[in-house]
Amino acid sequence: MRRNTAQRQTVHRAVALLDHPSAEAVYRQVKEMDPQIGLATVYRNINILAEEGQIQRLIVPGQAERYDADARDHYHYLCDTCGRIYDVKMPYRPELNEEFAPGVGQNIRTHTILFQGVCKECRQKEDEDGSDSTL
Amino acid sequence: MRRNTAQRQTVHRAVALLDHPSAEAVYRQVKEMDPQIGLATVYRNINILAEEGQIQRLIVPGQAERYDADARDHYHYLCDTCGRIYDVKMPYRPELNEEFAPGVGQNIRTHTILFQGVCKECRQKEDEDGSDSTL
DNA sequence: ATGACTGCAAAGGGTTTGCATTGAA
DNA sequence: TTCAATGCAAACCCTTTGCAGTCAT
Repeated sequence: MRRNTAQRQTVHRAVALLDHPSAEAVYRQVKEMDPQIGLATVYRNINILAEEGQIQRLIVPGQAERYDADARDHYHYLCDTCGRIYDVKMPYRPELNEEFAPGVGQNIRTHTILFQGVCKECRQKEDEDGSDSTL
Repeated sequence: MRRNTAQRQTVHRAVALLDHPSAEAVYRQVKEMDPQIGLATVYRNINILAEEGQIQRLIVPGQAERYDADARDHYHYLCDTCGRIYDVKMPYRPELNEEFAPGVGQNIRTHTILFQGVCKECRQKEDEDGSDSTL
């Protein structure tokens, strides 16, 4: 029987409070809410919450795993420059699963899409840096 | 100036020979072709080949990175049970990039799709195990 | 002769695990 | 009372790095 401890609730709230945080970021947030809490507890609870489908685990190239308090299926965008993750408004397309399943006779439970590029904010910074460049 | 060493060629051939191998698997294969080679050399060359676009790096949940000698854009399917990665025949859809870009004003360089489920082979094994179950 | 590359071993980042203890049911 | 959960430290896995030596150009 699972125990729904104060720590677990705190971890869940911390994930919801932050924007696609890493475990480390969750830990920092959680520490402010409950300085007693340990890193292992954060990891353990993140894993339990993900397993229960209450949060979503995102894996991104070259970085620690990130978490998303919005557990509904949706797509993500990763900025190649700042590493930030954005939610993509494009609606989830369950039909993509059927579209490829028949051919291979495979069973598809889900799919994820990760878009990548340089986000608006980073491109603006680049522009500024460009015009400011008075070598 | 890059040197295109024997080791680099061996690593490239090993990746091509195997089916979405991990670095560890590449290392084992490479060892058979050239027992002298070191693990760090495999990692360094994998990174160089990926950087040059000659192979593709795949990241999958809960596993080491995998590599694909087919560097062309295509989608992948990960079996939740055996962890094997399959190429998906569904053609790449560059239009997905435009489809979401206008709304957010984001710049999209590329996207990846990872399908997940239990592969045909694993489902057959499950069936066999099921019918054999004579508790 | 140069400097990119190598092999080795050690270090690094991120995550999990063992253990004695605590606390929710 | 019980056993899931905690906090801590150590262990773990995967990957990168420092270094002295090597080899292609």
